[in-house]
Amino acid sequence: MVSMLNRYVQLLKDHNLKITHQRLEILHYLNENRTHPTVEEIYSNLKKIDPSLSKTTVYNAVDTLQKNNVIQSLTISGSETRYDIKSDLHHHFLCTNCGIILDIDIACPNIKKTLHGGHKVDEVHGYFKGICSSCRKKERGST
Amino acid sequence: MVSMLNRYVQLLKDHNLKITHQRLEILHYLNENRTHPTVEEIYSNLKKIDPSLSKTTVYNAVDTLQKNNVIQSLTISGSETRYDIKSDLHHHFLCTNCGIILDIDIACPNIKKTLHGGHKVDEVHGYFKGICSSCRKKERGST
DNA sequence: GTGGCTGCAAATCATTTGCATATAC
DNA sequence: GTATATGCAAATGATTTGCAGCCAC
Repeated sequence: MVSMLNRYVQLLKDHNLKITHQRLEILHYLNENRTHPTVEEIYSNLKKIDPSLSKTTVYNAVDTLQKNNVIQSLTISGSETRYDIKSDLHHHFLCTNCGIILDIDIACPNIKKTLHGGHKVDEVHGYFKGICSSCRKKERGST
Repeated sequence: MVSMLNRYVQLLKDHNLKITHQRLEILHYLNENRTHPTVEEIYSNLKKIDPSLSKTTVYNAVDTLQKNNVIQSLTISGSETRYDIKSDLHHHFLCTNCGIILDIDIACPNIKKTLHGGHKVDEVHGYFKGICSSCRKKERGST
């Protein structure tokens, strides 16, 4: 637990960011909850253990963390931005039945840093949508 | 022009959708403007030629058209949903400098209809973000 | 004729902004 | 001590909802 805390402190220091309780809480929450939560979810859960937390602070913090590549954002489900502590390249799958978002590790050898046409690529987001294996099993069972 | 109109009429008939002026106007607009417009853009432009058009109708129409796979939606730029008449597989590139969204044709041989883990894939969205060639040229010129 | 579609106004939801206070360094 | 972060309330912007009238079939 303390070692975890030290990891987050180091992570912030590495990016020249100030160490605040709120940022540490958010990093800890994202690390423990790999469910790609929204700001609302992060806020309402952390509010329980830190009643003075403001939603604005959550917005500010995730924005800063994202700009510094400590966390990444997802817009797979449209209406809300979601956050993910993993910053290395991976993709996401949204189950259109139950709404779960899963990490997908697929490499695409055709993706280059410079696309045909000379466009320089900084970020790649792969969003897959369909029915997750768990929902498929349930469908089979009930029909 | 008339043949175009017939194409849209047929497209709607194929999906058992009622033929309304508004839907035809929106399909025509999306076909002529491959800029991945927002609802606001579609609305404000069509309002010029059809002053009685309502923004709610644009929301309703794009929603219906999308659910019937006549058009597709994009959430690459975060805050707003954008629409694209092309429904065949292609991906998108967002220039984080000028905001333009370009169509990208890249195939990834590793993408399967069923992912590792048994998740069934219905849609694949590839979003690339970076600097487009046009902006890169300008950067070089000015520095 | 009737069920789905349109258009308007009001409501909702995610996010942003302005600003005073608090805190990290 | 100072620049930056936090927290509150109000504002904004995209989208949804409720409902009456209209139109395609």
